[in-house]
Amino acid sequence: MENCATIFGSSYSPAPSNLLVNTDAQQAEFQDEVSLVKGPETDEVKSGNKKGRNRRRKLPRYAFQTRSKVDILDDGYRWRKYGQKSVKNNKFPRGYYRCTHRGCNVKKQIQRLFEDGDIVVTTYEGMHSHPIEHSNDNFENILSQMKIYSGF
DNA sequence: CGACTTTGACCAGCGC
DNA sequence: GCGCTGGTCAAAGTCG
Repeated sequence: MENCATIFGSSYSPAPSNLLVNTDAQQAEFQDEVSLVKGPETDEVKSGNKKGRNRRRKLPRYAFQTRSKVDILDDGYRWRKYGQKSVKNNKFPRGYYRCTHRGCNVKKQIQRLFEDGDIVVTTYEGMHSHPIEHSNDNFENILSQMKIYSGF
């Protein structure tokens, strides 16, 4: 196990013992306004009837920093990639993933820090409302703690 | 054959 | 008003 993560989120309290020991990358550039609007599916807001692309979501987002060589962190859920973009501040492309579970609209973004290619920033959006498919000790633990933090 | 990835295009929000 | 940027869709391709 060589994954060390740091949680950034809405109400970030001191971390418990068995979780998150990251010392290398303490400065994340995540100043995201975490709006705690608890909406299970706030995606029915289609202002433009083109293709339903504009889903104004107000879901809370939680950013992890993970020290890992690989981008794809198997946290026990099944993710399907639905997009990839190059962002301006970062020379690495950012990947967009979505949970493939039926009715689960949880999304996540995978992005590397442009300073440290080893550091992967994982931004979760929304909360899973279903059990984990593959039991993975480490990340299951992290996600559990994440739910505690966010109050869900 | 089904599930997933890739990739370009499209769209809305925001700043200038 | 215009252009840039981020986020999403969908068709085609790939893999197990």
